[in-house]
Amino acid sequence: MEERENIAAEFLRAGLEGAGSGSALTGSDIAGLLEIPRDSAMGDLAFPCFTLAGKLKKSPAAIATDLAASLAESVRGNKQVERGVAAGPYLNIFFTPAFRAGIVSAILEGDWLAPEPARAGRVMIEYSQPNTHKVFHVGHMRNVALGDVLVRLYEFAGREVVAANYIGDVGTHIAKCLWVFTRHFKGEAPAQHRGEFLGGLYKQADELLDFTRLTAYPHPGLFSARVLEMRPHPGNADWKVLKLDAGAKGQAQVVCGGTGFQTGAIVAWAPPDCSFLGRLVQRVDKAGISSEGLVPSCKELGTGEDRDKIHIFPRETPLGAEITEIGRRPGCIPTEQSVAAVIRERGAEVRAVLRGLEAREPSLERLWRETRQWSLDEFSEIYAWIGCRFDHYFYESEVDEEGKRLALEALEKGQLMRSEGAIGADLSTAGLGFCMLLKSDGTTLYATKDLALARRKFEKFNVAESLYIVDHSQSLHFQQVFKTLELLGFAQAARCRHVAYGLVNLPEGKMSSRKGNIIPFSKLRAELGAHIRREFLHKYQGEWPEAEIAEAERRIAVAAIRYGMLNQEPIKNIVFDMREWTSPVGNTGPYLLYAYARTRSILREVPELAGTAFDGALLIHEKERVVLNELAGFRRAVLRAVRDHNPQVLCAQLYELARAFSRMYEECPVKRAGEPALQAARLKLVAATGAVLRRGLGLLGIEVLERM
RNA sequence: GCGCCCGUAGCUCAAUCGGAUAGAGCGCUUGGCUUCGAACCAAGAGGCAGCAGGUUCGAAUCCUGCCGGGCGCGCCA
Repeated sequence: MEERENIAAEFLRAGLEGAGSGSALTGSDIAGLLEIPRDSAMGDLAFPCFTLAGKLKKSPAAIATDLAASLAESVRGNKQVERGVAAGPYLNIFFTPAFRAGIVSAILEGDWLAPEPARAGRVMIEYSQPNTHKVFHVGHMRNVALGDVLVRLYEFAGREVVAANYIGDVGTHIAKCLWVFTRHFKGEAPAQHRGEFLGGLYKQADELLDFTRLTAYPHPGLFSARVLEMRPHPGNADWKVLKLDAGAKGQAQVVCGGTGFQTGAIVAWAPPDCSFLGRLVQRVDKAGISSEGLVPSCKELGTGEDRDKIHIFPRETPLGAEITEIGRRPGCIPTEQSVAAVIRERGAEVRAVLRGLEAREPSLERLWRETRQWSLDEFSEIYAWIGCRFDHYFYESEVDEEGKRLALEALEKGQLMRSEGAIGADLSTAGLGFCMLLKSDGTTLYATKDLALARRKFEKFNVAESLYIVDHSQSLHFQQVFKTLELLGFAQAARCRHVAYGLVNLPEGKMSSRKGNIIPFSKLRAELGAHIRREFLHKYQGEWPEAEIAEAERRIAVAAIRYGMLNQEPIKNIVFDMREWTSPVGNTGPYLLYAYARTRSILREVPELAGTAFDGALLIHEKERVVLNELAGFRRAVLRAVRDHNPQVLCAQLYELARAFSRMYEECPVKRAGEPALQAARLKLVAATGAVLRRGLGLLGIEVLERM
């Protein structure tokens, strides 16, 4: 039924010829220009005459008028096109009712809802990527909704899809979690929701390790010092050479590139051999002048966003005092303990766990495996609930070594460079800076593993196209990874795409573990379920089997979540408002389920009339015409949603169809249609509407209900 | 400071890869159930499209500059 456009185009081409402008445009040119009129009453398709105006040296309106006159002839006896009407610069086409209604048979009896013919090129869609030992919450649901729908859409487009997950099962977050579990947690792990339990531990670890709760300046080993002298640096106009007085800690000469301070100011001083921001501060020669440590900026100290401005302490600050104590927050830890000591101790404990994990220390390895499985079990439960699919699971733990080797090999080939002790790709010519792949201690980073993972996708899975469904904050990361892949000689890099999406916020603002307003999956499911039972299913208690009620509850909940997550452009932030998303009124998942249920209800109510053939020519009511056109627009919408990686397009199409159906429902009764032939025709139209709603919702990952 | 993204009705969002009078939902006002499901439908009010330029027959859409917000920017993932 794409033939609608083709038939209209051919008809128009003939009309142009009749008007003496035959060679102006080809049939396919015209088909490409055809639009759907703003107002359905204006026609079934619209041909804008603007582009012809230049070629024919006539005004668009004049062309439309001439075209209409020419078409008046060819319309006679035409089985498909009823008339062409000039409306300003547009020539609007009306199909014959029989042809327009042909879509119904195509849907019900043909393969109009079937996927596109198979196309070569396997595509991998990587999505979800949860971290074990962390809470899986509503925010993560957007990713799942988007990833899963893209899997379904790509398959509709005729592609072979490998749906992939990539589990974050290594890294410091796990060390933190297990640190709390082994050192601070007293009691038994629960029997239920053990993944979320681990997430809670992780959150607790984050709090224990959030040293800004203990002090305003959570950097042990730094001292307050007064700037005694400030001279320009002979080798670099942007630098200054400072002479610092750190009281009992002595004096030092430091080269500094920062701004916003003067002689006499009290600043922080990181002396040589102390550890600052995870790195050893060294005594360096900056262009021939020795610098004994450094003076951190506001950004480095965490007191501001400015990367150049130097943080200044109040006048009365004693010199040579450890800054952790200067900023000490009373009441957090016993006064006899020094903040710096606590920071060092906790940090050392976590690092010990991390080293133990990396060294595969048997007891830790066992604990890691066991707890990891708790999370994985919970993920499986979530995926089963929402109904998404994965064909393959990757784990960070399995690409770590591979990533390291890949980086070292690339270094040998001269594709990477060393910088400040680290190894990475120089992407500055592409405006992407430096992509670090191996830290100075030789360990890998996220990007390193992504390179190894990409290679696996290319070589083991032979994918021609690779999609990464990851939130928008990772845009730079993926630009760097793809560019580095290119640098390493992977031509497939050109077919890698980052599908970015925005955050999920709550009506009361952002989600953050600090505010404690994160909605974990178990809570989401429970609240959603209770709400839906109360609002939708309460009245069927006792009437329907409990199993049906439970399944309806799940489907409505999934419809609300999936539709809410998808009914907006992916790149934009969205607000998760449970009341709004579950509303039976308005542009929501439940409304669409309801519309479908009503189509089923009619089909149950009105028996099929045996022996009455479908006569589409009877469907001439304006409301019926609109429904037919919405049905006809379905495929185009699906294919556009795939092309743009934007399921919202499909949501909008389905919503318009549901609305058109509701409007038709008011004025075009099936049961009391009068004529049996009309009743039969309407019945088929209702059936076709239901079929498209079911198919479209299915592509969104939403399962319909026969009654609700 | 640099880069990416987003600014459309009171709120949440659309607008067919530059086209007709910028449209929906929510909320608000009003009307419609002895009728296939009123969980619906109909009508109304509500707009300086962030601001200022530019390109074009035509701009919410493309370009430039500002303003506002979000997110990033080598040893986290």
